[in-house]
Amino acid sequence: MSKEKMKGISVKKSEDFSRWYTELIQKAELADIRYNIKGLVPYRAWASVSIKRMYDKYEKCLEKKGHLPLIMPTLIPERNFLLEADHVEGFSPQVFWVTHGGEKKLEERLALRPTSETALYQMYSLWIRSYNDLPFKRYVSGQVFRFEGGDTRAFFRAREFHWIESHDVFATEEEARQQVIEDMETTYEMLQDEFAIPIIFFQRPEWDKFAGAVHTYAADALMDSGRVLQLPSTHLLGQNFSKPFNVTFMDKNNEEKYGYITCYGPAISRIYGAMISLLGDDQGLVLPWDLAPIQIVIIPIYRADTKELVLEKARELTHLIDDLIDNAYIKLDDRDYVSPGEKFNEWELKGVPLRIEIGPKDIENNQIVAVNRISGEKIRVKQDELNNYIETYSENFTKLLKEKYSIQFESQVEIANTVEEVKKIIGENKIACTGFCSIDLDGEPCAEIIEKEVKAQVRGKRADAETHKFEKCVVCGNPAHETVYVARSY
RNA sequence: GGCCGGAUGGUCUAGCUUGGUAUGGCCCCUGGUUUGGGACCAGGAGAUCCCGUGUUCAAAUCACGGUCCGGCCA
Repeated sequence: MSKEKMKGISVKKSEDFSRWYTELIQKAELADIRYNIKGLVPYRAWASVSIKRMYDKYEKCLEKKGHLPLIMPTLIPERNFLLEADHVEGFSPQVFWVTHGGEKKLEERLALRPTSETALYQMYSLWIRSYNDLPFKRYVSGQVFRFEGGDTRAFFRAREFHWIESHDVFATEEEARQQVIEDMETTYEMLQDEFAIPIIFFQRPEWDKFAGAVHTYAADALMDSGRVLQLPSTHLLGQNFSKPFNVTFMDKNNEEKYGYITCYGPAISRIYGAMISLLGDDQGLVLPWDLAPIQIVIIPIYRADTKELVLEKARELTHLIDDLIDNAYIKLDDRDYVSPGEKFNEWELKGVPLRIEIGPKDIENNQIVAVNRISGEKIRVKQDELNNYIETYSENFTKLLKEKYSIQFESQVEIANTVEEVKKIIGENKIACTGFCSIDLDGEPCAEIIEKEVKAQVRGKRADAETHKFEKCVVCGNPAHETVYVARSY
């Protein structure tokens, strides 16, 4: 094997992650960054199939929990946009504006939606009339546009990205709070159980919440580098939007009330980026069983004199598996102009979970060779045990992947009592747990000091139960009202 | 915002100082031989050398302006 001829990834993931990621995207044909608008990226077939499956799983999960789909316009008139002050302030710098129709300048600028609150809620105001319409739970799947400055990177940070946003209206604040908890559960079900990404939820500090929200709860993925990556967030909007958009309902006493709103925004494209970064290895892509475009690839191995025999047997095998197994797409790679070695490498690069090899020796012994994408282990399986083998393999594959990458949150965390200790812990690629004066706006100066001294962010306080308690704020020394986590993020 | 680099077939790249027919690998295509971990031989295709202006008999190369990309600093 000569290095120069490698079609595979030429660097180790552990040695140069950034280059590894770029090569993975190019060589596994996931996306093409040559599109000539910065930050807008065509996703190629191999990634698009997985992303569609992720959407599918997510949408089914949301529907099971009482959400119905909507399809909404991509453009939002500027005047809708101006209705909620914090929201405007937060999003204005990031909006792409449509200013012309043909050569004619528009009377009013139209925003390419950066998120859909201001498009949806004026309609909600018309659709919701009484308490009988509540709870009102809807979701929109589609893309949004945000004019991000600085670096863009395929899947992770783009100026157009693909997501689902659900927007729910309730009669009481308590129900809205319950919805936020449901959204967090949904995130665990999807990201951890289906996509094998370990996460933890934080309540974000006031200075870091969604523009217009009362509270923001955001999932941080725990990457093996010790850094965290922000993934889906769910927001308690309270009545911040229902008032300006007049989302009201008649209650049982014939009184008009403002609804309590929540919104939840899993960015599927970003989750895909996190997933392939986390699960991939030096060979290339590794995908959960259900998300791989092809689950099983069959590679015939022959010489000139055995070609017909092997190919016939391989075709037979392909049909057999196709008939017996219903949770898998199977491909027979019968290209005769590519050597087996190259096929092995190619399908590993593309992350096909199970490879089956069949050659003359196997036919003689009534067996096949099965190769595990996670471990690389090769084992021989008798033909009459094949059905069982594949069934077990497919059931265990994602589970094994999850176990391999599961990171116990507590094992990543160390306690810090001084800023120096925070610095040391971050330097060791861990997450620091420490006392903090406040996660309201009055705590922001302390967070800025952390950011500057440690070059890491106060991610917030745990959304679930907290067991650690501190006397003093690690920065200012005032009484610690909160226990927060400090981490470096991507 | 400041400073510094860079831009050449699909991709990576040589050439630029000292102006004169643009180099090579990979990918791709054709024919043949191959096939249990990245095969080989022969042939082929593919480039407004980022854009504009200037200097010149002659510009990828020199000068000036612009665009885009990357890096470092604030």
